[in-house]
Amino acid sequence: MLGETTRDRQAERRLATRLEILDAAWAVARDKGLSSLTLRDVAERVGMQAPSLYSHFASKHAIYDAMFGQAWSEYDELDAAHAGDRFDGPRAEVLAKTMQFFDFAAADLARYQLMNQRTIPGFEPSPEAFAPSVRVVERDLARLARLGITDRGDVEILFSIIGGLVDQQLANDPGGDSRRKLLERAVQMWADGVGLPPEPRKRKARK
Amino acid sequence: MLGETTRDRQAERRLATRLEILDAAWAVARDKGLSSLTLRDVAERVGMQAPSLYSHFASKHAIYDAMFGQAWSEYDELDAAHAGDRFDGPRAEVLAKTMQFFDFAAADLARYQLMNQRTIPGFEPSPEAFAPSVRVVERDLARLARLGITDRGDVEILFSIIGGLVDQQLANDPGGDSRRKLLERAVQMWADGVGLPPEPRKRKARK
DNA sequence: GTCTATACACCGATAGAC
DNA sequence: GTCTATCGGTGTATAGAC
Repeated sequence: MLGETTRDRQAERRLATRLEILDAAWAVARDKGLSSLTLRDVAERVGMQAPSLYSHFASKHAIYDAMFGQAWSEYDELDAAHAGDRFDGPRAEVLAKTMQFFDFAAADLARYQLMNQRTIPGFEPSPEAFAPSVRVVERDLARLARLGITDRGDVEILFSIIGGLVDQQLANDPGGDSRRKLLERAVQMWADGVGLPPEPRKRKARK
Repeated sequence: MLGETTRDRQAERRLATRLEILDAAWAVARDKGLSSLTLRDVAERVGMQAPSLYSHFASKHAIYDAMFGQAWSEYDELDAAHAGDRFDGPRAEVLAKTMQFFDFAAADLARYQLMNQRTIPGFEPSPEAFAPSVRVVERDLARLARLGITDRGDVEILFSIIGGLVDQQLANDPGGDSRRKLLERAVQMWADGVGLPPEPRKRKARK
C-alpha cells in the first residue's frame, strides 16, 4: 500500500498539472480570443498531445468551467480583501465598489466574456464553478441593504448600468477609459434616483 | 443577346434565392443558436447542397454580414415609420423610443446577439451592412439634441442603461419582461440626472 | 451561370497500446 | 498518464457536369 506522503505528492502533482493547463488556456484565450481556443493550442503550450488533456479535464467545456470558477474566485478574493475599507459616506462606498468591478472587468476581455457574457455556444457553468459568483452578488446585496437599498429592482438597475458601460468600454474602446469616466456620473444619477443621502461635507485637508 | 425582360427575371430570381437563403439562415440561427449555424443546415433548409451557397454568398461571414444589415435595416424602418409620432413631453418621447428599442432587441436573442454583441469570433460587419445602424444612431442623436441633450457622455450613459437591461433580460429572463418594468424607472433617473424638464400636467381625459 | 461531387484542413472526442 | 490512430463534423475550395 502506498504511504500517505506518496499519495499526497501524487495529488499535488496532479493539481499542479491542472493549474498548468488552465494557465495555458488563459494565455491562449487572451491571445486568440476566448471562443477560438482549441485543445491543440492549449496542449502544445503545456508540451502535451491534445488527447492527453482528457486525463485532467472531461471536455473542453470542463476547462471553460474551471476558468469561470477561477475568474469569479479571483474577484471574490479581491472584494473580500477590501471588506474592511471605510468610506466617506454611502455614495463614496457605492462608487468605489462600482469602480472596483469596472476596472476588474475591463482589464481582461476574455475573462469578462467568460464571466459575464454568453459567448461560448453551449457553455453553462456548473454549480460549483458558479458558487463564487453567488458569494460576490450576496455580499453586494448585503452591502447595499446596509445603505438602505433593499428594492431588488434598484439593484438590478445599478448592475445594468455597470454592465452596460463595461460592454461599451470593451466593444468600442478596449484598453481605454472613456466609459470609466462616465461611471461616476451614472452612479450619481442612480444614487439620486434611489434616494441615497448626499455626501457629507468634506473635511478640509489639514496642512 | 438577352432581352431586358429576361435579364431582369434572372436578377429577380437571383435576389429571391438570396432572400430564401437568408430566411433559412435566420430560422437556423433562432433554432440552434446564432454561432452554431452551419452552412449544411442552411443549405438543407433551402433544398441545396452546402457548396451551392457559395454561388450566392462568398463565405459564411458574408451571410452573417447580410443578416446584420437586414436586422438593422428592419429596426431603421420601424423607427422611421414612427418619425411623425407626437409625445406628451420630452420624457415621454425618450421613454417611448427607449421601449421601442428594448422590445425589438429583447424579442429575438439571435438577432440581438448579431446586432449588438460580438458573439461571432471573427465577424466584423462591412461598411455597407453597417450603414443602417449608423442611420439609427444619428437619428437618435438628432432626436436627443432636439430635446437639449448634446453631451455625448449623457447619451452614452442612456445607451448603456438600455443595453445593460436588454442583456440582463435575455440572459436571466428570456421571453419575460422583468427588466422592461425597470426600464421606465431607470430612464426617469437618467432624465433627472441630465436635467430633462418634468412632464407637463396631464390633461384630464374627456368623456 | 448554377449546382453536384469530392477533397482538404481543422476541430472535439474516443479507443487502445504502452 | 501519455501516446498514436482515428472518427464524425465543420468551413472552405475547386473541378466538372448540365
